[in-house]
Amino acid sequence: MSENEETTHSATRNRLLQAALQAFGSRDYDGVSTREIVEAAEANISAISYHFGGKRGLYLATVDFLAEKLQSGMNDQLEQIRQTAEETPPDRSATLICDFLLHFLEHILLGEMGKHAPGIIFREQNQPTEAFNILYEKLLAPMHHTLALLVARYRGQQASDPASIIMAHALIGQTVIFRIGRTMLLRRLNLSAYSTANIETLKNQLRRNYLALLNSPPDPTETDIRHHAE
Amino acid sequence: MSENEETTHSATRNRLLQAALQAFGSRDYDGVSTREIVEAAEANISAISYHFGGKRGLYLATVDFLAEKLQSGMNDQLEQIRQTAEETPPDRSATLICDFLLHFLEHILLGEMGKHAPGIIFREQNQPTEAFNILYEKLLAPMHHTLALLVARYRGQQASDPASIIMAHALIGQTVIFRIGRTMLLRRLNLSAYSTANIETLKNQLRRNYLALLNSPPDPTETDIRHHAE
DNA sequence: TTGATTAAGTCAAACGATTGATTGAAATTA
DNA sequence: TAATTTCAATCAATCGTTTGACTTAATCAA
Repeated sequence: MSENEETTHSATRNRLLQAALQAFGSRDYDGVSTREIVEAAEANISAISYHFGGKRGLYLATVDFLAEKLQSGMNDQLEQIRQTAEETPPDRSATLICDFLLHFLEHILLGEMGKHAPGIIFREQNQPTEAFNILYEKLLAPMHHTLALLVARYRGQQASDPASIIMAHALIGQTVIFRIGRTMLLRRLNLSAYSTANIETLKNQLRRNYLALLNSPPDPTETDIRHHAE
Repeated sequence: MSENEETTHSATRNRLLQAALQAFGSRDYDGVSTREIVEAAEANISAISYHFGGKRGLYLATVDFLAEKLQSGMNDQLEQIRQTAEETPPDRSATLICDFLLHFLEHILLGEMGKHAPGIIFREQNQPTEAFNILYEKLLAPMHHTLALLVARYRGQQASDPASIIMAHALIGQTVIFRIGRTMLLRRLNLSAYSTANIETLKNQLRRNYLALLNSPPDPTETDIRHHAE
């Protein structure tokens, strides 16, 4: 009762989700075979149909599993940030934004999240399926909203102002590109992998980039993607 | 003689490449069937083995086809930029960078390139295969190098300085995130697609972002990812 | 010009292998 | 006993590839 649905189910079900997360995280839906998953999960093939109704059901459950896993670790942080932002002067929002994004960067570069999530998230962005809704509601939207809130607070705009939303998007992009474009950047730098020293350098550089963006003057012509800002 | 190899081959071969580009651009390697490709290309199944040795060969040829196609349109532009940069004072490099990136943005948002290339490029970044080398050599590296050159020139650094490379990467990331994360941003803005007005707004915002990043002070501690800058 | 020869390209048909899914019995648990 | 879960075996469908005959076009000797 203290646990949610997933954990009260059979152990086989959890092993399938773990194995599926690993598989779908590194390869595409069609590139993953059900037999490969059940082998990694030490389960029988029919377990997929039994527990999830089929391969498609397993994929959706896996995305939900991933979203739930990441959400639990991030929502507390986001909530805390929103509270802190309300209690401190607006100009401190920049620090909150930087700290959150740099923490996020570490997660996608080094953490467990960085292994599986990016592949799935990008694939769903590029060719959205039902699974994108799950990712958006549980992961992308909360993060995006909180960031836009802080941006608006710091820059004296409305959180619903598209300018704030675009800026939040730009800040996120500035961050995730070092995970998404990792292969390209590493090759440019003649590195085979990020070292901890590399990541420190990146964080320093990114912090300056964040502040440069946040402190840049808003559009004087008040261009608005949907309506005019109030 | 005036044409290169590709065009002198059979028409079937070209139709296969076109169909394969469309297919591999929107779906994953394993998600695309050879029969689907030959159907779109109005060719026989055995044509793939005949012309490319197999599905894998067709994929590699398709990536090369894509790279070649985009390279031709970009290399001239890059070369022109490098020349212009040498003839004008360093502080004008910022304008060159902005113009190039904004032109690039339009291409990936509206142009033919935006349809197929992003999916293939990201996939090869996330799970590199032999095809990544083709993309890197013909597309990513030239663009990255030129941008780093201009950045270094504008900021008074060496083009080989990792700080310049990282800044170039950040600028590219700032741009492509509006294509990669399109689905998320559009949902946040309650839009179904970018309009030309939207894109103008984006370009205005991005130009300010570029300049903010380019004008931001370099790292005072001279942190260097590989060695110390001279 | 003619007819034979050769090579290039295309075609329908079939190959074995693998795919996701299903079956009904067996095992496990309540 | 009854419900849940796991299992080996098998299903039809699709996968990438191969085969050998067929068509087309170019080449060359007569």
